[in-house]
Amino acid sequence: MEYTVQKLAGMAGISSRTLRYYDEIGLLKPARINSSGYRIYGRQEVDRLQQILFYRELGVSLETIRDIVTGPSFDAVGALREHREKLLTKREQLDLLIANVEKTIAAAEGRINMSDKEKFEGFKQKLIDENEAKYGKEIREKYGDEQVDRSNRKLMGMTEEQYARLEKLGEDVLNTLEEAFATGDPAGELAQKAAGLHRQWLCFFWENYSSEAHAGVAQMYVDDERFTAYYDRKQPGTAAFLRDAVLIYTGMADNDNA
Amino acid sequence: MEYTVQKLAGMAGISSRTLRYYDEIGLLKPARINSSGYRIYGRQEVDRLQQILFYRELGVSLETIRDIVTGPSFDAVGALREHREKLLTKREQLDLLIANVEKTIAAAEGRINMSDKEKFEGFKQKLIDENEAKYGKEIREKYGDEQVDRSNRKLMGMTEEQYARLEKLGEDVLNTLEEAFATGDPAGELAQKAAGLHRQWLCFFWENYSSEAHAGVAQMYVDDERFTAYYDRKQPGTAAFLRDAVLIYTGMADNDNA
DNA sequence: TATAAACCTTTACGCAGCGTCAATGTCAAC
DNA sequence: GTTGACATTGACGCTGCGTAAAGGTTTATA
Repeated sequence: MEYTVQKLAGMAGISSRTLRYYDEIGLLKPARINSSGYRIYGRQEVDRLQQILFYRELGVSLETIRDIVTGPSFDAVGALREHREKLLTKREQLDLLIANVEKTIAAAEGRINMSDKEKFEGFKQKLIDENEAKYGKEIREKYGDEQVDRSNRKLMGMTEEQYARLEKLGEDVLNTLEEAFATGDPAGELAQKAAGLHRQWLCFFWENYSSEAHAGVAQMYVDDERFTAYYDRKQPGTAAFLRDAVLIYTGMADNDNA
Repeated sequence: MEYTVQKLAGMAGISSRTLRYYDEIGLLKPARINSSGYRIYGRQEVDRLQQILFYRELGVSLETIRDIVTGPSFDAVGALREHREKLLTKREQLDLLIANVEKTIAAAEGRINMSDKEKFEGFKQKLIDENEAKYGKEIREKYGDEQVDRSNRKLMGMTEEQYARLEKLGEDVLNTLEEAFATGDPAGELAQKAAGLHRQWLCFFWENYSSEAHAGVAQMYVDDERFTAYYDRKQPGTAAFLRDAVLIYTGMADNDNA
């Protein structure tokens, strides 16, 4: 009924180092220490180790386990419920990761020859990548993960031709915007044309367009300095100008046509 | 076009410490170091950081990322596929954890009075726990997760009376087996009785019995030293004897009745 | 121009949960 | 008495940085 470290470790399927560590952190102390300094464990310790290992199996941290097993009145179920929430969150994140990895693999697998096609895929991926790295969190917070993922999927599913059109459209938006900015009138013809092109550009990412969302994005271009920096590259104020144009375009400006 | 640590960090949404760390481990070295010893990053480094952060988002280890981004000919897709496998394994484990935690919570919630009932639930849980801790991986590999989970669920759903019967049956198996072992004849009446009892015992865990599975388990008792140790406690060779008896019982012995 | 504020640098400990030496002591067996 | 299997404490290592500490540089302001 008395066990040395190695015997107990063998029984429990753990290492003696683990037992010493548990002793060190005060999670499981031996019943006594014999004259030679050996750790001697008894029945109670075996039982307790069972408990510890059980919670450990559940992924509970050793500190929490200590709270559970040392305090008999400790709310073990509450701790477990909390732990469950953590695990669920973890799983969600993991699912996202897996989806992203698979998306990346799928994108990369689609290449046949390693030249243009690869570069093209690389570009698409890079675009997504950059978006994710730069704006990922904020956009996901604002528009939800599903939206963003759908958007990325749609992008990845594009053909080279579609992608070329997307790029051209992006340039058109910038060019038209530049011209329009010179006029100074967000309600003018050029500005509205820019807003329209911007709408088309967005539709490459969105599955269904809504003027509210469009206006929201335009506002974000002003609110988020990184977007602002992008649109203001050539002329400071361009982002705000685009927002104003879009607000009018979508009929959501509060000064005139409601 | 040139950035100090803090500027680059700000752009990328990471800390300057992270950049210094990446420099330290050779993952991302600055383009140059100015006369004051400041790290100066250029366009290439920005691009590379984008890549690095992209893979980091996917949960790839920094070491693997280094292999990917430093070696242009490195099999990034292969690495990703490997990574995906790891993630999937992780998710499986996580699912298991969650299931177990939920099971535990459910079991604990069912308790009204903290005495016998609790102890009883504890015993059941302990049984599952021990099984999982000792044989979990191997059994899950051999029989699949669903099987095991179903088995555990069935166990958790048992009433106290059923549980008592299960325990008694387990003892009966061991006792009968001991007597039978003394006869030395696995085809004998006692041995076949033990095999039958063992079948009944198994049916406490399985939803549908098959002789093939029964024979498989018996074989496992011999193959897996931990099971062997359990059955051979009193008499070495008992596990093998039980297997022979079961093979005959299930009609799967290759010497006589096919 | 002096000084403060805001940068930058290197060095190094800390985190979780042990694995893995290293150096040394103890016990049972031959 | 020696070997070998056990035990002990102590300390470093792993990942990916966070977080001081102790100091030098650049920039802004009084």
